[in-house]
Amino acid sequence: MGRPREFSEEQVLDAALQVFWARGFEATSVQELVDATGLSRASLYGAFGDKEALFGRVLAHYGARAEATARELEEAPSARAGIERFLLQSFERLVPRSGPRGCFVQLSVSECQPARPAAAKAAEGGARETEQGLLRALRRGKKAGEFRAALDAKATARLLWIMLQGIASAARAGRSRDELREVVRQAVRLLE
Amino acid sequence: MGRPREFSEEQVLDAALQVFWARGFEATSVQELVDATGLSRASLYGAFGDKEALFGRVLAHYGARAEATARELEEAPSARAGIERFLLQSFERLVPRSGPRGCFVQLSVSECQPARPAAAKAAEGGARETEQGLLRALRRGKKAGEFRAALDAKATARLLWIMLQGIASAARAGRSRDELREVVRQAVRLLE
DNA sequence: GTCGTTCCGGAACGTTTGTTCCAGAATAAG
DNA sequence: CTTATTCTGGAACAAACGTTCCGGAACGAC
Repeated sequence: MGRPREFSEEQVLDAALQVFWARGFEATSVQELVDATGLSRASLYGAFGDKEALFGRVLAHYGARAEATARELEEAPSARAGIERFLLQSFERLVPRSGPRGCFVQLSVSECQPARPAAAKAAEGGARETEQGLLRALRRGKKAGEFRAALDAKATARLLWIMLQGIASAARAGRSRDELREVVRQAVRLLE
Repeated sequence: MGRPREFSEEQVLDAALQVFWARGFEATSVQELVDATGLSRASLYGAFGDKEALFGRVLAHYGARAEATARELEEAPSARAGIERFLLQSFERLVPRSGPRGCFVQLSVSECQPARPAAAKAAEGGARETEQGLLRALRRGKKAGEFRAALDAKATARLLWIMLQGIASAARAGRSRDELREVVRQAVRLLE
């Protein structure tokens, strides 16, 4: 009942993501969000609450995509293939040919860590989960004899995760696709 | 001639660094800078220009410290020892027992990259230089037979640098010292 | 058609922002 | 001492901020 919405929540979140990603939370003004989404101020506030709440929704929206990538880890035929596929997909996500580079969650945590613990908490959870996924895949592969017996699964999972963080940061800083692609190749080699 | 200053530039830059580091450029208000430094608004503007110029000075002030760490690379007796020392000192700088964690330059670039190219440029230069230092040390060590002949110096320098970036990001996100210390240990192992 | 509800565009709110101005205080040079 | 110069504290500025409010418009239920 009542007048129906003229916008799709998902499209609005996508548009808002672009702005927040490019400029950060603090530097983004509500006016920019209005321009990017095409909504009026009243509609934005009515549908999502204030700026910080909208930011939280955008963060979750982005996180869902990242988690989809992580799920590839479980579904591949072999653990090694799953990990390689995950690393490559992460690379494409972090260093796309066009569009904003880096990891939106990493950016948000860096910016909001001390001042806005709410956003930071949500992000940390996602990070832990992805690393746990890597760990499970490594253990699975080790049991199946895909990796050398001496491989320290826990430490390797952490290392790979840290490397992805580094790639994300370097991508944001403007490093070239080719250079970062090389880093991924080296990461894969660590498993041998 | 004229009335002498009642403050030390270095102390002011240190105080401003703490604030900018904790809250980021955009979220830091001039009022907070006034409170943290103890200066009046007029003195701040008179001595450093506007907020962005002060930020640039703070960035340079921090960068000078980071470059001092990188210089350890050249001065050690052996290349391997220099690199290990550099990695350990970087770790202490990125994940101190107390004080703000992470890399201030990384934070600034992440936040300012698309909008304020001036700050970003300066930071990228420093990054390149540090990686070049690592590369020189690796080549030196390779010539001296400290590393295996098959070691790809260029790729390894890049990898180590990316790992430091990852450690910095994880430190900011709240990862524990012990976990990150382990990552450094693994990085050192890569050289074997 | 009528009512109740929801949504839309835009004006308006008070606050906070970065920055500048001004009068007074403090020192070095002549 | 006088003068010129620079620094300091606080008031004052316009602009931009996030948020709220209001009249009108659009739809579902009856």
